[in-house]
Amino acid sequence: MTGSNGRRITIKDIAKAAGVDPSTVTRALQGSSRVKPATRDKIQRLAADMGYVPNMAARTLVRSRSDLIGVVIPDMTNPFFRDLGQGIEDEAAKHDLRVIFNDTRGVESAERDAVNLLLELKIDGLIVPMARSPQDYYDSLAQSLGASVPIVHINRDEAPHHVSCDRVGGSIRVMQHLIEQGHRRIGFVRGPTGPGADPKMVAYRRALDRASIDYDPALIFSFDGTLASSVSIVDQLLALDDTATAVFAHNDVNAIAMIHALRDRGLRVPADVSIAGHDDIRLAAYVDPPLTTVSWPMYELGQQSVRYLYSLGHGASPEEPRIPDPELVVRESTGSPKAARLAQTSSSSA
Amino acid sequence: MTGSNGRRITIKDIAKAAGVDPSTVTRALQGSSRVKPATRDKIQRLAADMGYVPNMAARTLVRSRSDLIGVVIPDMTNPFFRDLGQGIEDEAAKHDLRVIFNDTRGVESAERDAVNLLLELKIDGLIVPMARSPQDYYDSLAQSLGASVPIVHINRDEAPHHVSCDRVGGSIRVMQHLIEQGHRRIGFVRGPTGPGADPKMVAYRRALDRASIDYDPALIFSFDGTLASSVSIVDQLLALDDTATAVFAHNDVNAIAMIHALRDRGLRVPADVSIAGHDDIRLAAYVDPPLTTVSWPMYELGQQSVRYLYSLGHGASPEEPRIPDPELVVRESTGSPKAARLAQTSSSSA
DNA sequence: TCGACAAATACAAACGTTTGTATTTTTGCG
DNA sequence: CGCAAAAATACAAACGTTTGTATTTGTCGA
Repeated sequence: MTGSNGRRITIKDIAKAAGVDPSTVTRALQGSSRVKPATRDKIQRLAADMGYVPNMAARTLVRSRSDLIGVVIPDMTNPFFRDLGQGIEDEAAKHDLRVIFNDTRGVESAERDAVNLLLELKIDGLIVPMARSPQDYYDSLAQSLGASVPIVHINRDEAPHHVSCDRVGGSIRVMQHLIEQGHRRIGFVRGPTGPGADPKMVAYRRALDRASIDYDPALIFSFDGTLASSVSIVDQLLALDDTATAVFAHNDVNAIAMIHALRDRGLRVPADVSIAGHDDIRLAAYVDPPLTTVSWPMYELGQQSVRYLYSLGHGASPEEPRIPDPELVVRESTGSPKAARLAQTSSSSA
Repeated sequence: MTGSNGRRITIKDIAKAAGVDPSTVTRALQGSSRVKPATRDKIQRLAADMGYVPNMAARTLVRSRSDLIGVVIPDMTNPFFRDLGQGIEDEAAKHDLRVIFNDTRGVESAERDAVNLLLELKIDGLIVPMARSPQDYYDSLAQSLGASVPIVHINRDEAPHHVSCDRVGGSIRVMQHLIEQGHRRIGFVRGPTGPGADPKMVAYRRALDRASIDYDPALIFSFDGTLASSVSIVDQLLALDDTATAVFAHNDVNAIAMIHALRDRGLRVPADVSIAGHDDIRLAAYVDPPLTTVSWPMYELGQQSVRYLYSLGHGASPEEPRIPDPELVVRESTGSPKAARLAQTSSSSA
């Protein structure tokens, strides 16, 4: 039984009901030691009974901070970002910060809209994982914002404040793994690239170099994010004269769709073609064949970005965060090309 | 080159720079016809140059609404909710509303935290798809909130305001499909159930009834959301004396993991066991075999929920929303059990 | 040139909270 | 019992916008 007419309960209502000044109510609700325990309890009970919901707008206005941090995520539905979000939330909770996520669906204009909304909400800090917009945009933002809203990027080394993991090492390990298995013709699927060099591409070429394998542009394919494009990549692949015996896919979803398309066309993985993914999504271990892939320390990246933000907001100079390395997860979607040739022989002789 | 010292630019700063009153600035920024076009342009240019970011806290405070709607989502990473979110955003944009999503990760307490945060932000309305918390909670919330923050549930018929689709029909069609193929022993995988009857379970039993097939509790399994549990379900299934020839899985992810486990144990899908999923996630068409599943009209549910919310907030009595029916999508993970027996025979004779 | 009326702008209060300071009440001690 | 110090509470200003009303400026026709 609370005040159920239009207006919402305010601190003043509670003050009136308790016969005290609004300032006392505020302090009681904050648990300040300046108010007598008995009064505090009475007020807190009253607030609960009356269904008081703090007006964050008023609070934010006067304190000029919101205890809110904003996160701009390119694609919420990408399981890849799940652990990131969890890491952010867990660490934020430790600092009494609350988190607002915004999905941009990888659209640059949506990214800016989201950033604007968050800034209008007067967030205390902004975390931007794998931004689409160019760094210039964020730079000018940071400049006009002054130091009031620190911005921490994830995996964008050129940003003034960033938390990053090794984006090349994991992919190099994938390539090395494939090369060790004996593959020489390895395809590479490029994703929709943001600004800057694609670290996977860097890794691809570096690994090839180290193994003294010639780079062949014919083996580079483009994934546009739709699963249909994965299928067409497979068709392009199979149309090649001297095709690849292994492919480093852009991510796990891309890899899964490619495996499907390959099978559809009568090829086996890894017997005929090895496929490696990236991201180590939850399903990766539960598809056929289970995916060889790379897992990134997303949870830690999330955690550290909040820590970094926090120290930035408190004038402390943040220590360089220590982020674990990406890991190569070898499962069954990759194998030796010898197996492929053997299998081919046996199947053709049958 | 904007004001790059700590304080952020306010309307007053712009007013001073333009030599006008703050109220004129507000009106100019709103594009009000009460201000002379020349002044308006000057002010708008000035605002842009100075890097003005509106203070939503102040704005919300005085207008006592935020043009923000909140959405509490059980699991952002579930692709199932992607279209929902898109539908909500698209429709919200039409009404000049902005959307804040909050992921609860299916945790009831997180759901309440999220709702609290949103209410403190003074959202103009709340959309709750597939809530975990009991309706009592939302009822008491609605009561203490008065009419100020309308709450629209998605797929919760017992809620005072809700937008729902048929949650039984699609599953019935799956079951009918399996039965038509000749299956008599059909397994069912129950998910982590919220409050109320599980509509899939209802569909399962009803379809069995209609086909005069006896209900056998031994064919009911429980999926806890982890993929590992999908594997153990398969083991339970295979341990049965008179096992199922088809299984209606809780969702596509569960189905994919089960297919993997079945193959791992030497069985083929659908030759030995048919598996049907639910949700029609993006990957469903791109795994092996492509999944027979049910797709729900998530986008429309999102759209309609915003429309409903909007009319609620404007005193209009919302018309009953028209939501399309769920669709059965037949792909290749289901087939006739005869094929299974044939395959078995041929393989045993080989 | 002077009203009258419209257009453009200025004024001022309000939103709900927080917080520094002032005031009142209580406590403890000589 | 009185007084100082401490504890508890009240007062008042401020945060940045919005918006109804008042005031100033400009325009037009007689």
